Formats: sequence, structure tokens, C-alpha cells
Amino acid sequence: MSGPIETEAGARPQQVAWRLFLTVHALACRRIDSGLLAEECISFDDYDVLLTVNEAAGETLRMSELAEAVLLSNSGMSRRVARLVERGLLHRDQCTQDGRVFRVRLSRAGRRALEKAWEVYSGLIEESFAAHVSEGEAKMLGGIFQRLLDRIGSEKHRGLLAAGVTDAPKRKS
Amino acid sequence: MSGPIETEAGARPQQVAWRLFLTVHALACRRIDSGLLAEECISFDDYDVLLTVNEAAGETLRMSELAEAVLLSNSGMSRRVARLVERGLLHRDQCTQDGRVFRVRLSRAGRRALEKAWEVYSGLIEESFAAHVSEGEAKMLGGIFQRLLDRIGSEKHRGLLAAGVTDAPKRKS
DNA sequence: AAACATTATTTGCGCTTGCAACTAAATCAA
DNA sequence: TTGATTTAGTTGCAAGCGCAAATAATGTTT
Repeated sequence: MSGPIETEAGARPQQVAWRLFLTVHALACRRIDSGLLAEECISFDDYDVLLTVNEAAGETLRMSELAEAVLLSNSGMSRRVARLVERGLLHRDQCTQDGRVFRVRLSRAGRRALEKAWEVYSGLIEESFAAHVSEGEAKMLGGIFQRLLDRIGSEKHRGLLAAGVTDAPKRKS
Repeated sequence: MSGPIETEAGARPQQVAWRLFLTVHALACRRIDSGLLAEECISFDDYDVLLTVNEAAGETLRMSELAEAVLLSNSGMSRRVARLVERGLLHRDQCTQDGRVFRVRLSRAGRRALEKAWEVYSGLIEESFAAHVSEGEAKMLGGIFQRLLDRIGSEKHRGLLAAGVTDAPKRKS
């Protein structure tokens, strides 16, 4: 986003890119959100949670890990998970070794919901993003974004996993 | 974001890029948000509103134009502007030709707040984004994002202006 | 073991949002 | 002109969020 004075002419390409980045993000997310809603899938945000759980080593995560991975506050995640449990998409069981921690995993219905949503979601990504970017460009973008993530993200955020960059050796529950 | 089944191995580069895109957005925005807060500036979202008003042709915009440009619902914008008026950063005056429309413009204090925020914000963009992207890469990103915007954005969204693609005739302060 | 400190998660609260219903102003119809 | 329609913007409502305080389970002293 450019500054308050000069704006149109003198903006550096990085600033222009930043601003476009914000706008594209907002537009694409809006489309995807409403696309999922229209097909009666779980929401974009819920998808993110279920996917993160599904991908976790051992297919289970503690509340705080999940919150961190999805970039939501702990309290926000607590309530989000409560709703998902309520709807039968997630199990949330207390850890036997340490009664303070709760582990979350997909239920059968949760897995089905995730799979159904993926069918829709992948099409929406295609239509709102992927179709407009060549494979070479996508690799470039991925490289740049990964670099940004390495520099500004504290550590294990979703993208690392997606890009297969993680080296976490852990095994399941 | 990759799908529920295969994920790490078989993901297309576009899907990897998409997921990283989401994560980088969330992380960078989080940093910028808290950076602005720490320096006692207006919020990221308010900045966006004030900047959009400032850049508008004639430095004034109707409520609905503003909402569209900033990608907020009309009701959300109505309340956001009410708060900004309350705080003395914006004027909101009823149009004399058509009493239904309200035009918004920066107050003096609003302009000062915008300028002060820009000093901080530009540093935060630098640190969270620009510093990690070369000028050539930034141009590439800008090109790709602009293309995406052209394809998925209905029309005049902020990015068009930032990229100097608009043909609006405005001049500065 | 009793008291204190620490860690994991959940609640209370206030704020912001979007949708849908509402009000007000302008335009169209007769 | 009066009445119906459309348009611009604002509210009522029921979410969701983050912060800070509360709760609960462990750990650590002494």
C-alpha cells in the first residue's frame, strides 16, 4: 500500500506488490468463502482447522498447537473447536498423562466433511487463483512466499507443512 | 492449500503457492497490526479507510463507494465511519443534490493521523515484506497480482489505483 | 504434604462484522 | 399531487474474535 502523499507515481514496486497482495487476498477469500457456503460445505475457516488436524503427525494436535498452526488465538480456537465438536466433526479428548492438555482429532463425519469440502474448495482455488498463474510462476511465488515465511514466521506454520519442508520426526498418539 | 488426502507429496505448485499465500498474509498482517498498535497509530483497517478516502478523486467518496473499495459490507462501513467521525478523523456530510448520499472526507486530524501512520506503516511493510523481495521479484509479483485482480475483481478495487492503472484524473492534497 | 508457581485451556466482556429488516430520500406513474 | 418503486444508508441481531481474568492440572519448594 502506498503512502498518504505521493501514492500513484513514486511508489516502489514492493509497495505496489504489497497492496495488490492485500486486495487479491481479500477478493479471493471472499469468493472462496461464498463458494463453499453455496455448496453447503464447511466454512473456509473450519476447513483450515480440519485440514490442519488431518495433516498433523499422528492426525492429532493439542489445542494450543492447533491455534498456533491456524494463526488463531487460543480462546478463539477453544470456541471454534467446541462448535466443531458440537457438530460432530471433531473429537476432543483429555490426555491421560497430562490432564491439562486436550487432543483433537477428526471424527468420521469430520473426515467426510473435509473430503467433500476439498472437492469444492480445490475447484474454487483453481478458479480464483491457480488458473491465472502458470506452473512456473507458481513455483516462483512459492519460493518467494516460503522465504517470507522463513523470515517472518516464528516457526512451524501451516505453509511449511504444505511445502513439505518440515523435518518433524514425531509419530502418532 | 492442499487437499485432505495426498497433501505433501502430490500437491501442484499452484496449490502450494496458494497455501503459502494465505499464511504469509496472515503473518504479515498480524505483525503490521500489532506494530501500528504499539506505536499508537490508527489501526490497519482504519488506515485503509483513511487512505482510500485520501486517494479518491476529489478526496471524497460516498459511503457505498468506500465500502466497495475497501471490501467491507455497507453496514460495516457505516459503523466504521461513524467511529472515525466520532474520533474526529473524518467528516461525513450529506449531499445537497441527493439527500440520500453521504460524502466522506478527511479532517485535518485525519490527515495527520494518516501521515503519522504512514511513517510507521511503511517501515512495517518494509520489514515484513519488502525487505525480503527484490525489486525484480516485486515487479513480477505486481504483474501476477494485477492479472489476478483483473480476472477476479469486479472492477475498481484499491489495487488498481495503487498500480497506477486507473485513469481517474485526480491530483494531490 | 502444604503452599506457591507454572502451564493448558476455557470464560467474561467488549468490539467488529455481515445479513436482513428498516428508514429516508428520490424517482416514476397515474 | 399522490402513491408505488427504487436507491442510499443505518440499525437489530446473532454471530466470531482477542484480551485478560478465571479454572484446572502439574510441578516445585520447603
